Amino acid sequence: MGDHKNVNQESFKGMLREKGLKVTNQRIYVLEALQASRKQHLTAEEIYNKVKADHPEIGLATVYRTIQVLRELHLIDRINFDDGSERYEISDQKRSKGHHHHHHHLICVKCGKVFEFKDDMMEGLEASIAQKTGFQVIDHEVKLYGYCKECGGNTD
Amino acid sequence: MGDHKNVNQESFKGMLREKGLKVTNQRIYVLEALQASRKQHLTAEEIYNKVKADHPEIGLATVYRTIQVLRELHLIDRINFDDGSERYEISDQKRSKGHHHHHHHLICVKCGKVFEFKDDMMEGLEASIAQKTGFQVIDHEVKLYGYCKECGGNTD
DNA sequence: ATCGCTGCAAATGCTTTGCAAGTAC
DNA sequence: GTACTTGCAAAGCATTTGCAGCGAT
Repeated sequence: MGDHKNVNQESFKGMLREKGLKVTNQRIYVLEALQASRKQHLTAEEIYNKVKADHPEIGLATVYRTIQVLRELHLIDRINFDDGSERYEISDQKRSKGHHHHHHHLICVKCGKVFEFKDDMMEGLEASIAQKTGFQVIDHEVKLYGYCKECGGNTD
Repeated sequence: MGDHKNVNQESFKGMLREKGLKVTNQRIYVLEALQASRKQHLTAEEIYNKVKADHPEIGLATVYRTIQVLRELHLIDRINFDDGSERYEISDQKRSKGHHHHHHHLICVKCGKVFEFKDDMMEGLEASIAQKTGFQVIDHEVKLYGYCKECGGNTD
């Protein structure tokens, strides 16, 4: 299977070494599990189970610690859908340094499904905020709640 | 002190009764504590401590249970600033039924202060999403991260 | 050989729940 | 009088941490 858009494993190793961290199988496995499930918003436990399928010796604590590392390297994003666990997904690759370009999440309040929506509109909002308040926005998180096409506005 | 914009206590009592819930002092106290701290994003524990100052007999569990009631009545919103606890604030009164009109939160990544920003721009985004994806948005949550005016773009 | 990393189990911290006594209606 | 509520303590659950052994460099 192609890893067309995924962060090159070699560059991941380089990032680890640059930070003085060691390249371990566990760290590779966790990144791979996340890359294999792009756009799936996995919990730590779900990542743990995916890795464990092939490498039963891994521990949940290691998954949590690896998640921290991947977040520091900006390789994954954390999202919270208020279902009791934090969830993680491979980060969108950004354009200009330091300015992330996330997608939005559309959360259906009826069926619970999560959809993604890519949009540039936030840039206008961020510019307007900078002008009005002097607050310099570098990142954002947008969650939209409503009814997906299938659940279409039914309120029952 | 004026409770100009606060939900009338009488209407709160009415809302409780309509749901078959009882009007208790504890519920009144919790709502009052939140109203007295508008725009302050209190944790359950902070609410508990505020109420306890005047009414030492209240229990933390009751605060948590009352928060659930207030959320069901849409009198408060929950926000999570990733500092380990959920936070709550008096809800913006909405315009059209069922369509909330929240403010956004600007979170300074340096000093941690949280600012509010009111904006109508989301409506355009929501319309655009409905058109493109068929997803009908009824609510949204926007968090913007960056540097506040005081911390002004310093990266150290 | 060093120092970081791992797995396990224990600990933590927020939130929820069971229960008997108390309170609103 | 009958539920619903409360306060307390205990439980629950996701996440973090201490530690001894293991592994990468």
